[in-house]
Amino acid sequence: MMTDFSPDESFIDTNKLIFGIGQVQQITGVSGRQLRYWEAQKYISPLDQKKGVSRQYSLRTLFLIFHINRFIEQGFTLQAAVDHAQKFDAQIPALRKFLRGQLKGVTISDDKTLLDFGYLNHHHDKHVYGVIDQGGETSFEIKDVASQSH
DNA sequence: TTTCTGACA
DNA sequence: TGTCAGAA
Repeated sequence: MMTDFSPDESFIDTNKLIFGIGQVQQITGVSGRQLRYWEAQKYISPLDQKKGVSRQYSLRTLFLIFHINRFIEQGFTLQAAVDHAQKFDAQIPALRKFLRGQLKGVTISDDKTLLDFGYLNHHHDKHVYGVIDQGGETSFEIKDVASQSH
């Protein structure tokens, strides 16, 4: 067993990952024409740039664009696709916040991976783990904390 | 070469 | 939405 991940480590500042419109087209498959149109319709907004200069998009906007396109391909209208994509986008901060606050570490062993979610409650007598087995199946596991003292 | 804006046989 | 023009 070896803990190869520490939630305290610093990661790449994703806000510094910016993409030109050409890159966004390659990655998302959305045409420049569409990107400019969506922007005109206020559905997306590039990083505040000066007029006439090449547009730059944040990673977050890149994801938003990707998802809007994904929903459109599933048959949704642009407006509906945007609504769904924004709803999805709005969930990301909560997911990150929860994991950042609750995930204590990841332990990888031969047979399975354990996500340490810390104590179940303030009693600190039970520990919660997220489990990923060999087949990729996920589940939770609550283990009693061994209280060998006293 | 890439991107920008405007326009539409 | 695609595509072409003319400019930066």
